[in-house]
Amino acid sequence: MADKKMVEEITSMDVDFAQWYTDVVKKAELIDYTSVKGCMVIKPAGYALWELIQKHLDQRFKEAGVENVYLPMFIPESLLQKEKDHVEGFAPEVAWVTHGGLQPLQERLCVRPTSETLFCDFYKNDIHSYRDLPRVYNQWCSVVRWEKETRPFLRSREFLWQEGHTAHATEEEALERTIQMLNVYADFCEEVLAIPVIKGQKTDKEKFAGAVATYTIEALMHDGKALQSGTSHNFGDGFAKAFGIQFADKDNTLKYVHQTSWGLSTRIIGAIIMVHGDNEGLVLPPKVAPVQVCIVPIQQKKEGVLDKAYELRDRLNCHFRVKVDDSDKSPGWKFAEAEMRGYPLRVEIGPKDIEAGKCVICRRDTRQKVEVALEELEAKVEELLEIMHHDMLERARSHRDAHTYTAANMDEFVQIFNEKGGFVKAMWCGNEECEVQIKERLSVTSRCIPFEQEQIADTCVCCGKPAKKMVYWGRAY
RNA sequence: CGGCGCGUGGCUCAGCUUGGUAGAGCGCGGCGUUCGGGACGCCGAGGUCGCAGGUUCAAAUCCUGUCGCGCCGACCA
Repeated sequence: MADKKMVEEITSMDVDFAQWYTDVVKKAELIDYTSVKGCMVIKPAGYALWELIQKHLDQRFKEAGVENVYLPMFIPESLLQKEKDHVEGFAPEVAWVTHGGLQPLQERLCVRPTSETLFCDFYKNDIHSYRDLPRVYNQWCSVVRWEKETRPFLRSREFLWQEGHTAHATEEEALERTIQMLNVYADFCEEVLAIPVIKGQKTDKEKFAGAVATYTIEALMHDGKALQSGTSHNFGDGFAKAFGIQFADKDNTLKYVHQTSWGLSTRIIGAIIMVHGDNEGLVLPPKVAPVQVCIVPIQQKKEGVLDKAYELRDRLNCHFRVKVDDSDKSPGWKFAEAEMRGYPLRVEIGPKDIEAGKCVICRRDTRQKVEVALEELEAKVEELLEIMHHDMLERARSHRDAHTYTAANMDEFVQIFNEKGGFVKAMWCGNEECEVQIKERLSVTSRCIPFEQEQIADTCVCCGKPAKKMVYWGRAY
């Protein structure tokens, strides 16, 4: 009966991965749907996760010299129009404000889908001299893109993110910053979220509208699909010329600034779910888990049990995020609940333990239980959280490596995507036509041209002409 | 924007074919017994059946329209 019920709660990954994802998102109480399609309520469990992601990432930004600002959410249509590629890229999915109260507006306002144009408009007046450079600003905000197809975290019409926008005196400095921030994202993903990523450059077809070059970190989900998990763009002086952002350099000549932008969104929560989750529910990386240790009292009405549970909580509270589940539910219910919500460690404490001066700790990722003497609790919790992070990262890395293939020709390429999915490393001639063909035939896209290149073959996997680069290919979210 | 599906207590749904007193399970509140992997008993609260028209003595049910949500495709973080 118990087992049957659990099976009904969360659809198995192997049966229907999309349904599993939706079930986990709902059962772990990360979000709720609302009456507006593609707009979600991020509930306490989900928002606490985002806050911890923000905290860790923002700290890394500060160490990289980033300052936070806030710009408006409205962009006048004329401003959006200034950079041609940019407006063509975003126009199909912007939401427009046409009225203020009952009065039609003279010029309609778009709700920001991204803020390049606003930053440019601001920098135009803010930057006059080389002494004003560089500008390394970031904002935490929400943006709106009127997507047709929506999914919680992965593709919503409004989503939370941070967008960094920088302006530099030289091309070299801008490029350096682009790569620096990409590395911040990659390190953050591995060191904090336990998600291994591939770093590389987007092809021209896949790059950001208006960018000279887009760099990306790509992660592989449990179902073998890829997720672009963060991007960093080098704009060169394209936006500067479109917006007229000039400064007087040391030699007293007017020069255009070179710009970058980089972003990471709540989509990364989707990555956490799909990289680490299992059939019991969410598995949260210890460093961003809103609850790292959940204490479950057994026979909590017996004298002294709850007191002991609170005492352990108070001890652990100094170093970890802890909660006691002192609800009226049965222990079994609490175990399942803690697993669904992805709490990294669960401490079980009952009369037998108290008498023996110990407790039981259960790891979420492996569900292994160990008995621990109460006096060693803090040390053991710290050790287990550390090990869990390490193991989760290694498990995700092995999964990714085991689902990364090489294809020397189109037959191999097609066979892998028909039978397995995952990442495929294959050579590319550099021609967009080949990307289009591959996409039409297999709905596979180029994920990135990785920084770490290998020579898989001499010819393009698609057309057979001489190859220029090795590319990671995959089906993507 | 195309395809599919769905709107009935908080949730999941039954009821609709063949019109006639609005149901179940879970959840929720109270009391009691339980407690080491989703416990159980008793009592109780809770619904303008998405919305608008129409047909009818009578509509959750039939007809027309409309709005919304979910999933799958084309486009995107």
